Amino acid sequence: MKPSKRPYRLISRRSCLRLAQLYQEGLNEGKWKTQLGALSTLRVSQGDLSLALQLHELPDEILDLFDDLIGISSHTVRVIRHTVIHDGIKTVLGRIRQSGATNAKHSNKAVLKIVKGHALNSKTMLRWSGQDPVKIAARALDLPKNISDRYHLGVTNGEWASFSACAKALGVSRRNVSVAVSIRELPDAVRHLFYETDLTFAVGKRLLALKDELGLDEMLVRARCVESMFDASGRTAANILSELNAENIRPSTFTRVRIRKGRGRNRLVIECKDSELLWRYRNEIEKSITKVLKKRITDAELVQFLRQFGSIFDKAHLARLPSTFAPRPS
DNA sequence: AGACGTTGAGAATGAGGAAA
DNA sequence: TTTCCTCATTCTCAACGTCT
Repeated sequence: MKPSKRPYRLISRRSCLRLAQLYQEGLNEGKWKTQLGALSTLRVSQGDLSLALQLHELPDEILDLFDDLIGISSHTVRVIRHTVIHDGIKTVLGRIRQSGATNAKHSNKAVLKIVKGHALNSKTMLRWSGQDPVKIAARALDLPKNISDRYHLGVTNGEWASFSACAKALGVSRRNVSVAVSIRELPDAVRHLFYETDLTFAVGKRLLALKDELGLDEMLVRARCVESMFDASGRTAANILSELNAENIRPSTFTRVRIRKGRGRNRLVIECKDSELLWRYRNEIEKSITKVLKKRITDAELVQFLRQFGSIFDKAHLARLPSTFAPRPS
């Protein structure tokens, strides 16, 4: 450990390391022979001095986590000792290894979280995100997922141990960090209904409100019945939200849907009872119609293209084209 | 005497709800 | 989005009891 260059006044007189040093010096110089004899000089309670002297008994794997050994207080030693006694040293060391915390130095608070197993959550969330830490750190902090990943990365790296500290460091509002983490913790079945870029704060907040209102189980039941953005192109976040919200139409309104010709060659008219509802799905409907048209146009254009440039290419090569590309008999 | 555990008061800090 | 407020948690400091 490198010696501290801080002014003495910035070193808490509760510092276990400092207390242990002073106590040992006093012992060596014959100033006192017992802990009680040192209390008035060191200005600490007997309990704190006792804990301070136990600092060196903590395993190196734990001590190595601290960014600043001088900052370790009796409270910190006490919590660690209590956790080790309660959960077992094997469990605690296992948590440290699993959290991946050994690669970095951490604040007192962060170490307590790691020792108590609270930091494992961040490690898990980070693994689930499946992203390279370098990429996470480089991404713009716009989408909830990006902010959540960055938060968990910071917790794992020991950069911060709270939403507030993370928010301050990243220049993001504290509330956004907290909401982003909550959104990221929504079940996959719900999150995966949306393209990543469509799961914005606005959408995520409505999902969180829905989860509070319905409960997780009901939300999952509904999510299973909803088509995702991947299932059908053109679906909007608003469509999915309204379906999760069970703003369904009555079967009777749905029975009569007709498409007929409008005025001129360029118009089709869709008739139904609840046009407002169908209007919300215009994006999905348009995409579906475009898909149908595109298939026909692509076939025709490709055939024309092949005919036009057929002489340039080897005719045998053209003959090997799949039959689907063959012009339909007219 | 010393180690260890428990409890409690009060300050500091963090999180989340509500309103502007 | 920001600010204010409340509640919960963490931390410091102190006191006390039990056991060896």
